[in-house]
Amino acid sequence: MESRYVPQPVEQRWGALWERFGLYHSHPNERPPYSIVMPPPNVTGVLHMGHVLNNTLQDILARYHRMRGYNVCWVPGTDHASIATEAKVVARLRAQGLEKRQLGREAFLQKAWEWTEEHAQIITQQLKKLGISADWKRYRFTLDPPLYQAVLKSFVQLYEDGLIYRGKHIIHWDPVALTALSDEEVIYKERESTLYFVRYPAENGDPLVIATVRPETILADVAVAVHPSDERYRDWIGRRVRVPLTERMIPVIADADVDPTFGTGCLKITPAHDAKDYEIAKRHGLPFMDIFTPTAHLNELAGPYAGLSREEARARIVEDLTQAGLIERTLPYTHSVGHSERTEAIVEPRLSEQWFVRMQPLAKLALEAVERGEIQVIPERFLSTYRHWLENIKDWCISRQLWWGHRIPAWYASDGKVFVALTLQEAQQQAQAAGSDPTTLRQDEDVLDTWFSSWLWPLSVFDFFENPNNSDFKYYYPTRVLVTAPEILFFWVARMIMAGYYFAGKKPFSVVYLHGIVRDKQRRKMSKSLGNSPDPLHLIERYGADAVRMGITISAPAGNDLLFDESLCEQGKNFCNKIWNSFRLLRLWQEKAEDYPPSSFQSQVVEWFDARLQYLQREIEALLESYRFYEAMHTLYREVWENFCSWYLEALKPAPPRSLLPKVQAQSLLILQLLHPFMPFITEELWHQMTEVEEEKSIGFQPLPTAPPLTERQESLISSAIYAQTLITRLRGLRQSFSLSGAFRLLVQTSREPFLRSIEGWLWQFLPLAAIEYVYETPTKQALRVVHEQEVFFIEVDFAESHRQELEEKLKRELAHAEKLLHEIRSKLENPAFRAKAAPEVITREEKKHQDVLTRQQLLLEQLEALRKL
RNA sequence: GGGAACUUAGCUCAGGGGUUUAGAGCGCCUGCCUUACAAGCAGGAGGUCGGUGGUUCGAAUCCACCAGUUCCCA
Repeated sequence: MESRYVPQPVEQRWGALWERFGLYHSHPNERPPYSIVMPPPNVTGVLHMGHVLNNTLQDILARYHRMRGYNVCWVPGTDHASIATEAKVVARLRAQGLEKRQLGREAFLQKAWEWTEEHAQIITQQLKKLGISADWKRYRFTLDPPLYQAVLKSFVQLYEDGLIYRGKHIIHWDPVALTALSDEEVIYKERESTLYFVRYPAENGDPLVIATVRPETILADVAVAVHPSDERYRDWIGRRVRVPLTERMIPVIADADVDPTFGTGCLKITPAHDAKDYEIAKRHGLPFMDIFTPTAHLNELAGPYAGLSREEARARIVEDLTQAGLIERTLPYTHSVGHSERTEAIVEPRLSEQWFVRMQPLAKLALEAVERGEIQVIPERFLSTYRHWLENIKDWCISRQLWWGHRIPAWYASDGKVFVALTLQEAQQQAQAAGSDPTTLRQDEDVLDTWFSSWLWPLSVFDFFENPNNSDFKYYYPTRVLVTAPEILFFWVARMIMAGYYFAGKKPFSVVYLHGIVRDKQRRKMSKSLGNSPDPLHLIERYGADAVRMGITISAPAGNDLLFDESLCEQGKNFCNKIWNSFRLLRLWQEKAEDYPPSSFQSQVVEWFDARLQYLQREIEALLESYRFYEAMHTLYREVWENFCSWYLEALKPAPPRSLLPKVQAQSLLILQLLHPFMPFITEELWHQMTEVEEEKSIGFQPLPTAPPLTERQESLISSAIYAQTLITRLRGLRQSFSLSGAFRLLVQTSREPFLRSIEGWLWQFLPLAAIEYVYETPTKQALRVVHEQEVFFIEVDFAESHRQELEEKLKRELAHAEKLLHEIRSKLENPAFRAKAAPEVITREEKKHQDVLTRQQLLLEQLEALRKL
């Protein structure tokens, strides 16, 4: 064995073998299922650290439950990411001098498929390098024919059930991608802007002053509104004002929706370009005037300003208003502005005809499921935002003016009627029946929002829409747990819950586990666009997959964001090396094992370590059952490094006898098993080296039963080992601070000699002892001394005055601590309320503590006294 | 404007009503290439757990307010 762990060949070998043997392919059988659907990464690009975290956590669950006897099925896949991918493909074409519209729909889709294949390949490769145990034979892509069909079927069903409708609303318009967006795809950002106070000339008398941040929309004004109870403007209601820079006269109306505290209390109404104005205009029967083109340039209704962009128009209009003396004043003003999540363009509210999903009935399902506790959300605090969103939900705009995606199954006849059906043929039949001309049908040009396919994912990967009674669906659904980031709680998680209940009548998963967002050191979210995420493949090459997995797991407490730093991978790499070398030592022991009777200390530590492992096994089980990945990884790390390597293996040195080796080997195999979900490659490799079983076997399938609770004897083995270890550490520290070396005699003053004798083995093994002697009085010779719990330990040595003082200082510090503690305990014990109200076991514990600290205080005083006399 | 969280060692973070000096990793200091591992070993320094008040026999831990930071939603 190499003296350093080299991960690359090990990972390559086992990665290939796991795939060749199809180890992680699952079929329904008689064992209990444990299914997970992978949140499908977008095919827009390559994976970043967020995916590494997400998939590592899922893999830990998958591998752990496999060892626990479940039939684990983890379905991987990728998402077509309609708008994001289309934007990428358009950009790539543009770089080649090609325009989407010139190319035409079919040719464009061909390019998008090429893009997809390229990226899906990379993503799959990356996930495999990470060592995840997904069922690759079940890999799905959201545009694959069965999943495409699922989207169409669900659309038709919702339409027939009256939950999908086509309607004219103010929607968020992305003027770069040229499509509608849902509320969730709009990101609000604070922007420094200017509030303009504009004079609207009145028919007679003074002008009316109106504050606006968007003077360019003045041209689309159809009214001015004031609050009905606003005294300042009571007389204005019903009068008319002139739209500045035009000859149009518009009415002043009263509406309770106007905020009288904003600006001057007068609101200009541009119904085609603002959602609130739209509602007010509808109430008052006002006309709509749209002055923008789809690219957010001004159209012919803007007269001389036609052809200008929003920004140019604003500048020109402000200039013209100023020249006309119509600007009363301006104010710097910060407000939040909606940006497109994918293109970052400033979103334009636009009156437009789109397809919507009626959300209230669906939201009710999703809310009730969680309130009933049928679906558990971890960490729980996300429930309140979940609830808040569902209680204030608006209808979901699902149509997108794009080509890449599921095309809306709606056909329009020449008479304007719309027919929703799975196929053209069915639509024609409907048209026939409705008296429309079936030959004139033309399909809706638009595609559906990506999330309209994603929300079906747990259903569609098991072919629910093809055949709701298929055996996979019946066995694997509902899935066990969904592991994802809180940022898509609304986009995706809540909608999957709706879809699960609506279409299948059952929840899609029992648990939602939300992990943190991976950020860089400056707390910025890691993203492709910022380019601040290290390439996972580079990290894996440099540190090894197990190291990267460990690094990310150990920095990810539940639901909290984590600042990623490569030093975490370094820590993982060091840990792998530590594990590797500990097994190298075991190997060495096996190779030159000798037959001799084990010492009583050797037998003792073997039993002690059994107890530790049993405890560890129970702890890991409890931690993983409650999704505490970070704690589980951390516990393993410390147990392996400290107890296994630093104490246990050191205790067995120079080498245990042959008769103990099978036991030691069994213990180390258990360690590998417990580590395996977190670090699959190194554990597989070492397991095979130790057991020499065939390649087809995997540690990942070795049963890991629940360990029994610890016996009293085991508990006491553990606590006396801790006593011995802390004592050894203190004695080593004392010797080092006094620069002592070489063997020494240890004198022990104790009232519990049998206990001390029971741990003597530890002392002999870990300290260079010449002798251990029990004394019943403080030695009169010069000696270093340590008061440890109820005992005093002496190391006889001549020392200088400065050393005497140093020792005295040490003891005084300890005495001060003891006295402070004593004071605290006493004030408790002397408080009658404490005795009356505290739990009996707490009182007992405090009394014991009091006794112990009292003893220690006395011992410290004695030692200080003795030291003074020297 | 509405909601959620965070503030513990130099840095990044665990923990979470009583556990005999509050933990980890990294960093720092001291001594070691001791035959598994220098990607290592052995030791050490470093914290009145953001502030104020309250609940409680008892608060770093629960509650309120304040200050600072972050995220989500409109």
